[in-house]
Amino acid sequence: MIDKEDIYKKLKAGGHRITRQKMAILDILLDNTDTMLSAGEIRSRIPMQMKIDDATIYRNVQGFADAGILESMIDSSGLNLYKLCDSSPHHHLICTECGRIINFPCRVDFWKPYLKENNFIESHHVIEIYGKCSDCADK
Amino acid sequence: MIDKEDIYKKLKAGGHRITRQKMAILDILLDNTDTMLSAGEIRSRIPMQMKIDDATIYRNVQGFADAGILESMIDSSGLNLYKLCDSSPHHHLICTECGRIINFPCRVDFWKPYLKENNFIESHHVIEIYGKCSDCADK
DNA sequence: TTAAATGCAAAATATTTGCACGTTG
DNA sequence: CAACGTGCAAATATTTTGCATTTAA
Repeated sequence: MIDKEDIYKKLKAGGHRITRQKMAILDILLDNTDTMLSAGEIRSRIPMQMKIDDATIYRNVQGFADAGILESMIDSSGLNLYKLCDSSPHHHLICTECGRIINFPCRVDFWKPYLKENNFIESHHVIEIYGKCSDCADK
Repeated sequence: MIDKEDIYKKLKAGGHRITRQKMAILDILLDNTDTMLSAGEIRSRIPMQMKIDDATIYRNVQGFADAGILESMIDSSGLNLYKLCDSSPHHHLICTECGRIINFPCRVDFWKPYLKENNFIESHHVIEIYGKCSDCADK
């Protein structure tokens, strides 16, 4: 789905250098495109021979977000979570058991009337539905 | 709109004792029903002759949330924010300039089809629209 | 009076920053 | 080689916790 070379291209376009550390973090994100990971979860997935400093992880996920290659959210305990961007605008069904993320398309018209009614100028929105995915509901 | 005695009643029903500290925090929340406040913002609004420990503020807002008298969210920088509950299910237009919150009614049918499609069992949802309110847009 | 609440101090957690050194382009 | 990135250590910031003392009911 998501092309590694595309990502590298976007990063270079944004003035980023491709380092061993960034490649490792990207590999982890590419392996987890349907879950959002915290900095700590990224760290724990780094091959143990390879050491990457926490500060480097934090700096890089922020850099990636600035470059527009990943989306972020904050979970209910205040942790920052990240995953690679998809191309089309969408929202998330988030499984509270296994963390799986299922996308569904964005439908902006739902709240548009309320924007007009209140003369409110939207900059962005957050729509997340929490619950159990089919796999976890079965158990 | 929101009745103080109702709140006290709910708190007592939940086994809470009414203390000087809780009353002060509730007064602040009652004065700010259209903004969400962080623990720090609550602290800064406490009359200066009255000292309330940070730990007490944190314990109380959590207790209030457990008792169902306030709703909470986490802002984009990871801070916990709180405001007294309204009665009817709704979502928020959140002004990023002044912090004002405008409610608009919940319409669940928008994402229902995607729940069915994915056999997803919803427990709760978060819908927030960010931007500028009419007052702040004028400036 | 007694269970719950508070203040204080210390701990836990997540994230950020300064700086010297290493590495990429 | 020059700019950017990294590791390390220390600093922030928010929130949580243990415990002795106070207080509401």
